[in-house]
Amino acid sequence: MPASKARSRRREASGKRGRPSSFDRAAVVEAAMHLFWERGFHANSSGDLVDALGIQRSSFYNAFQSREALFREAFALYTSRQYEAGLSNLPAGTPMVTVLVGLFREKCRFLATDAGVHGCLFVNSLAELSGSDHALGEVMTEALRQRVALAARVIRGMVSEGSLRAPPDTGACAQSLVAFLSGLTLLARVNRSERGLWEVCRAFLSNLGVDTAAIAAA
Amino acid sequence: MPASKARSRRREASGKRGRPSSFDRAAVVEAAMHLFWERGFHANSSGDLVDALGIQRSSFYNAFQSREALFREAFALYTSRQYEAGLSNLPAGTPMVTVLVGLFREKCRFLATDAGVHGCLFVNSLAELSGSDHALGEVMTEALRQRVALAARVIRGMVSEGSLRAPPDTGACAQSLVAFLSGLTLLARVNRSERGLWEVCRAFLSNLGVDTAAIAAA
DNA sequence: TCTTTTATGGACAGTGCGAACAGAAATGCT
DNA sequence: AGCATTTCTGTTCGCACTGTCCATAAAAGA
Repeated sequence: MPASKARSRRREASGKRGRPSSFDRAAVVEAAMHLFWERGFHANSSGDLVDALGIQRSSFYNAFQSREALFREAFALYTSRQYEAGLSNLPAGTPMVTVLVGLFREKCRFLATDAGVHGCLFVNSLAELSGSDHALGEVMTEALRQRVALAARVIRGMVSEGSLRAPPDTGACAQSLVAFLSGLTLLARVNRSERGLWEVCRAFLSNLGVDTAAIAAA
Repeated sequence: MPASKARSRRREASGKRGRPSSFDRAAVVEAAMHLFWERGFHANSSGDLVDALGIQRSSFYNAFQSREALFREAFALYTSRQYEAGLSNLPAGTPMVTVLVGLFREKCRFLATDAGVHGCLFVNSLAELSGSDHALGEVMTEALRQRVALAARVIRGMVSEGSLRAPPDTGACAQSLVAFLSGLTLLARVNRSERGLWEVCRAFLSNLGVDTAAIAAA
């Protein structure tokens, strides 16, 4: 086969120039995300990462400039996988109560899975990093601000659709919602069942004034 | 003065046998508590501690067996200083509503002080350590269980004194209270004023069904 | 084939960690 | 007073981790 001879010694043409990576970058970020999730940022040394990810030390520093940069990527991946990330493009006309109750439901499911012993990467990292690492701490507090803003949007949506009586202070209400959800991920360390967590959420939601029928429908 | 001559070359008799410490142990634990509080457990290496505490490396390992043991002491000190610690011996007849609202008030004050940028040592450590350190993680989850138990006692007390209508599920209600308070310490990173935090608490408390007058009285 | 580009493997100096040990400083016994 | 005992201190050591550098390998392009 003279036509294929020229390429027979080469791998698939990737379009990229130099020596190809021996690992899948996305898979490494995914694995790193789980490591940070389970044990936190400071508890994962560069050596731990290099060992667990199965790549060489130099490749690590070549592919990601630093442990901090890898953490940023891993956190971005985590954020993109969160239920909240899907809220921007949900089917038009979805009632906000359904969205909110679905969010709580999903959190309970999420926290009760095996991985859930470790809670939520966002909450863990916010607690760990806002004191010890200025740059990453800022990333986490910014993410927290976005959550508060999102909660406020959801609450306003519920009020405008008539599924929630207007609270005296929407901002405070949104913040109490975020505080509760953040605390729930910590509570999951001693309340390990989806059902048990859901009872806690139900207590909060019914206090909030969410329609009992909407809660039961979840 | 021949009577005192025998002791004239000696320091104050301390009753303790060997060479006296060159530092104040309690002060060191206090300082360590603040370090752990501000930057977390893993971010404070033994070197950091030794430098900041102004003692020698060997003295550190002599006085406290390990960084972990020092953390346990520091955490115990922190716990003893918490508002919750005083609840066991408060004046008989104090209404539980007052206790609860006072707790929320105090938390807001506490979180809005300068030191409060770092939130709560307990919540931070729970998030950081339950994944990375098995022994200390157990300490933190146990502390969390105690908080839930305490919250349940307060709620039962309020119900029995008539200041709260009985919730459908006392345990779930207590857990939602703990979750909210835990989350509040994280929220304090973006809501930096005592007044702002109090608004959030007020939203939660009035949803809970606590008497508006009792809230306003705080 | 030769050059260019990118990833890899290994080595290196610098730093931190916790333990081990000898010496110092106190008490109590005789 | 002198000596034994106890406890803290200063130093040193081996080991692990950190981030960087460099020679080499493996690809694409000319």
